[in-house]
Amino acid sequence: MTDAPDLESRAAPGDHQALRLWLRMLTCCNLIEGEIRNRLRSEFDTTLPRFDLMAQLQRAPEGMKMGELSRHMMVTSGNITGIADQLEKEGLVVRTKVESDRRSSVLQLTPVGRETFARMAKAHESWITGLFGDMPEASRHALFQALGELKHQVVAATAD
Amino acid sequence: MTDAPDLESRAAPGDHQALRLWLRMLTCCNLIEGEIRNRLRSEFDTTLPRFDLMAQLQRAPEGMKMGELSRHMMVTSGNITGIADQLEKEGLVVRTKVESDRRSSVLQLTPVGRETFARMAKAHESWITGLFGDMPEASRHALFQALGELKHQVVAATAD
DNA sequence: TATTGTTATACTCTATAACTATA
DNA sequence: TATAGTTATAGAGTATAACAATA
Repeated sequence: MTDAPDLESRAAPGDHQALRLWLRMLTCCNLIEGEIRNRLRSEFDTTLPRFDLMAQLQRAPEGMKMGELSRHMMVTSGNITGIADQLEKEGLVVRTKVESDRRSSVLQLTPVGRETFARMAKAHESWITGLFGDMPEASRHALFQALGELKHQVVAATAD
Repeated sequence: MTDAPDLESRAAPGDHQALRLWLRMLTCCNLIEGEIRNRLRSEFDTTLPRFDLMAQLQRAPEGMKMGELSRHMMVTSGNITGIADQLEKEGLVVRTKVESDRRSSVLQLTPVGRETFARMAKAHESWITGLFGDMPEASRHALFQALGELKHQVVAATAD
């Protein structure tokens, strides 16, 4: 496994455990993310950011403002505008002006958008289950817990 | 934590554990990777793929062929050519023709490249240690083990 | 003045495909 | 024919910065 032909092979014998851990994590994430991107493309002709945006909206039946989406998806608002434009052109989302603040608009899934997202989300979940599902429950639980601690730390360490 | 303003907020109440696990893992990875990219840029004016390529070469004092680098870094050979061109222009790596197969060339770090990489790798390791280091040793170990299982599975599941 | 969202633009990263020179 | 590497190109994904409308 140490000589596996992938990014983890970047680790050198003397490297510390934290570094090996990070390389393994990065390799795992890149493999899974690439697979998800490929399948979203080939089966639904869409991209991960578009899927993510629709997933955010699905949780918010009352809709979300562009700025909220920008913060949640951690990308700049110009990019949200671009993704929203595409999805709106395809009839999957709709913009509505906010009365109380006429600079803002709220984005919502259309009925077609909801139906489309439901199909994608079902497939997406089955892909993830297929990739993670054979891990023993105890391992998945341990992973979830450890990642929770890690996320906490990283957020704290990068909050400058 | 469930309402943290990040990608993990994509998870809906009814989502299965595997999906929540994946979203948490993706969020962690993206946070860390973004931080590493920013610091490589601001402190060393370089990028993650360039750093990765140099890291591969540092492990191989005898050098590596372009095709080997392509396989290990899991990108197409055209991209390796591009990164190698940049690094060669800066005097960090050098191409050498292989006598036994004149189609091939071998890439090696130059002395300057080795020295430069050593500085970057030291900083990089301290960043990673800073981000992961406060986790209890037991959690890091659990994470490393669980990711090993996961990687195994994902490689098997995506090897079509 | 500050904020929301848009527009314009540029850069990184990656893939595909046509090409060359060997094998 | 097949392979190693190069070149050209296109597209995703992202950031920065200038801008208009509104607060």
